[in-house]
Amino acid sequence: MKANADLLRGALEPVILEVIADGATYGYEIAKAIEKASEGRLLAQEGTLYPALHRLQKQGLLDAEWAVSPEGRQRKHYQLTPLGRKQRQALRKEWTEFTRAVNLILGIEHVQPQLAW
Amino acid sequence: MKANADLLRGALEPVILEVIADGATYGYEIAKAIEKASEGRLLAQEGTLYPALHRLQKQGLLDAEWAVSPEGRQRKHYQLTPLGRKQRQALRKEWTEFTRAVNLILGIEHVQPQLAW
DNA sequence: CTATCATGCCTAGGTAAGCTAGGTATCAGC
DNA sequence: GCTGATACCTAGCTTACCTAGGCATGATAG
Repeated sequence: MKANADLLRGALEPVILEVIADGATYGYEIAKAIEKASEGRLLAQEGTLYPALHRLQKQGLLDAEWAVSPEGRQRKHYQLTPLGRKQRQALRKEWTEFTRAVNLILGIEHVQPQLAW
Repeated sequence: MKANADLLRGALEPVILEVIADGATYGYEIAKAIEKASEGRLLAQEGTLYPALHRLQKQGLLDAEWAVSPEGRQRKHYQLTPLGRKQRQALRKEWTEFTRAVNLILGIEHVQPQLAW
């Protein structure tokens, strides 16, 4: 998975915003959600994910709130701010356009994004 | 184009190998080829491109050779080594699989790469 | 003749971000 | 008691894009 590090840089933030929009709320769950939603192909290391969440919060894209799980564990729950929802759309668009440009060069056909939200 | 910096990181090397395979040989031409092949959407800054070419050469993916243009200018011509050709295919594959994984999360349909080479 | 622009190469330093490798703590199950 | 899963965190390493400069020549406009 190491070779994916450079690739991940452009994709991590849209991916995080997406899984949170889809219902994942706290760090550990977000990591699992990314793994599951990508069918095991994407792995956000803790040392990557937690700083990224703090970054997004600092940028005003996420709100955070501590809560206790039924088992008594501390969890920090995140949710999208209005700005975060806007940014989610913006990053989706940027991702789509960028990959289209690269696919153009690589000679790979591109698809339209599904309007699935 | 600044926002693309993180995205570019995972894509620059496959893109460079691709345009060289498609006939671009020296730095300035490679830069223009990337711009043209992406229909103006991708821009590899000189401060990004030249170090990348040196990196690829150091990795044994490119061979370089100085030559003089018809106008008398010095040009450094690059070509893929056998290893570079292998890596081109490997990076194409990696790019395709990675974007597939991200698209899975973002809910974007993916396509099969065309066998266009 | 002389600017200016395109061509053509280069790199030092700033910055950002993923990863490694650690740390801390609780709960469940054996 | 021990191990593994859960749950959070960060310091430091490393890599690589970008900014902003540098140098040089040829072509073109004025």
